[in-house]
Amino acid sequence: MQLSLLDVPNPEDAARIRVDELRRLLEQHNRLYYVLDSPEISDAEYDALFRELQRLEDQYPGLISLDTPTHRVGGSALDKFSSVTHRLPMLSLENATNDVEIREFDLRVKKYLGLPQEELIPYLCEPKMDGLAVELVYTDGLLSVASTRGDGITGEDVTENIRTIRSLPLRLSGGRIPRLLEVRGEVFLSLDAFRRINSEKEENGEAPFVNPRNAAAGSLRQLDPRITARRPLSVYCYAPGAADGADFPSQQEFFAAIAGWGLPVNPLVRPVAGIEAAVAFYEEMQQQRESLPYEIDGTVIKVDSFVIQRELGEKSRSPRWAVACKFPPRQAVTLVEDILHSVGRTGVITPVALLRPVEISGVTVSRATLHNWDEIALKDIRIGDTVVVERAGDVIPAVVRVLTEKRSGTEQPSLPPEHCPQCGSEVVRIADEVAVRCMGLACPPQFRESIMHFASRNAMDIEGLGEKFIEQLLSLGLVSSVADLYFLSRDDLMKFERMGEKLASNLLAAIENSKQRDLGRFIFALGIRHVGERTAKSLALAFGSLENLERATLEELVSIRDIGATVAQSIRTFFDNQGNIAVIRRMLEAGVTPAVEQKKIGGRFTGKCFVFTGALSRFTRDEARILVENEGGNAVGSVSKKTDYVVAGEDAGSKLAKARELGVTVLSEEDFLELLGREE
DNA sequence: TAGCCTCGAGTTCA
DNA sequence: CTCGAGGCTA
Repeated sequence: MQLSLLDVPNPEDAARIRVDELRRLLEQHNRLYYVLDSPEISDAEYDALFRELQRLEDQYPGLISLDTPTHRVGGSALDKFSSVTHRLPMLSLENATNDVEIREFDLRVKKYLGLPQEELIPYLCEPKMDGLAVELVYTDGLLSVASTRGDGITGEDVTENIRTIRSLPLRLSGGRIPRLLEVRGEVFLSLDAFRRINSEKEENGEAPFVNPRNAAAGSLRQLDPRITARRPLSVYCYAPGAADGADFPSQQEFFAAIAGWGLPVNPLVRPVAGIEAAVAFYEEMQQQRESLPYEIDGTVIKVDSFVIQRELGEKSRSPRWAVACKFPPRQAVTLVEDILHSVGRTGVITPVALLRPVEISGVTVSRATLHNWDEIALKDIRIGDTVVVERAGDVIPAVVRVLTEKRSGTEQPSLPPEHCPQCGSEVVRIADEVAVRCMGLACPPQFRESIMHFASRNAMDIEGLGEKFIEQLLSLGLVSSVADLYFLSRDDLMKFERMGEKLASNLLAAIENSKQRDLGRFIFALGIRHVGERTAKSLALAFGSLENLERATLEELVSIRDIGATVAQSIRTFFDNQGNIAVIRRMLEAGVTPAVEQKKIGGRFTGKCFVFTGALSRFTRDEARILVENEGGNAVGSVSKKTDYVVAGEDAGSKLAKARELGVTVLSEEDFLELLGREE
């Protein structure tokens, strides 16, 4: 830049120019080093530039900006992570575990699109990194928020930690930077980095990480970013989230665009035509697996075109346009030392194999569920058998098969018990059901589990009332039904081991607090057979109060969506039991007020039952159902005496006829909308 | 009546 | 995560 003599250069302006230049240089060399793996300057030269920038920023704090490379490591530790809601949910992928299932995915895609079987769909194949999914938000080209996947809807804000990843640009480079760009990626640790961290840990006498995935997860969840900065994490980006100011026609072009902006993309991604080439990629990666510098647990196949992706859409939890192809899980061989019988909340007795401890991909496994006795018989698992064990989905241990050639003849088959191992009651196997049940009404483990269920997070959410306390409540005989929880005194609690004033107050407060839970949670907490979280919620919605539910007839119950004869009968049986009614009464007397969810109050359709039939033009069937449910009614599939309204579209057939026959009010779509919006 | 899809229930280890 | 079972739909 040429300065005229008339310009009196203000030193801060000069510094600003140099600072901008230094930042650009540092980012550029970072990228050459970490992403392209072809450094153009020495480490010493890089350090010199870095220190010069630091010096200038110290001198002129006004020049410090969000994207400065000297601030990759934020100042101080956090107390906890705040949560971030993803603009678009981060879905998980459906799994295929072999080439047959991969081909089935391809057939499903073509069937859904109405394409002939021989069509070659353009796919994009990627290695599936074994790490953690994150979402990065770039606002006007600046990395503003980074969050973990969490439950797919809401994750944790790990921005400070993500900023320490050197291969990730804090500011996008190149042209046509969108106003908003969300990219999803996988954060991982290279095998090199993993080994280095573990040898350091061992030198310090700390326990090493089990595998690179755990090490990456542990590093990313550090509250102090200075610790994360010492763990050389990496990231590969693979999918778009929301975007404003950018539109990508295909996955392939998305990769090209983000790579152009400096975001790291796995160089092994490959566009292919047709499923056979995708299967070949999967097999190739399996071969290469051991020689890659990082862990992968499979490959991902995506329909390349975003237009076709949108056409295929999503099922509830996963898109139809992608599949995760998992490599066969790593297995181990061990001995079945014993088979135990465990009793669950509903009385179902489950056989559990006690295994000689064995390590599978870094984790020591010592138990595995055998599900039921059909499964045992099918695989012919006996006590003393040598078996192959794997971790299903790399988490839950499962016995795959018996090595019969290792049998000595002394192995003992395991039979379902005739009496409950815990309470001695008779054990029943209901016809056509696989499960074996203890029918004991006062079976201790069943009772213990039902209290655990009652207090659990998704039910009454009584914080602090865990396994240990419940054990003590029971052994001290303080509780003989869940209602007794609401009559506990401070003195009662003080009888517990390791219970101080503070803990007792907290627990009492938590119990008191739980009296306000909404009706759905309360119904769920009761533990009625076949009534889980979801069903409990729709019951609360449909009946609006405990009294209404208690009085509901089988017919009324069956008219609710997703409730059939079995579930209805189970609910009726529960409320016909005088013991159950007495327990509920006692809870209500204690001040438990299962409130109806806010939006249901004053719902116009409370307790009303709708049937939609014919071709609807103003809304889809699903939208209509939501409209009705938001007003406290339900929408069902078939017309019965319980139906209050039938909403008929074009060409309504037998349901309309039946409605007329039963004298049910028939509405047009317009009538329905009017009814919906009328009173107010 | 078969073949989805969704829900419920049980479960592992650190 | 996985299995079984219940409910709905073609």
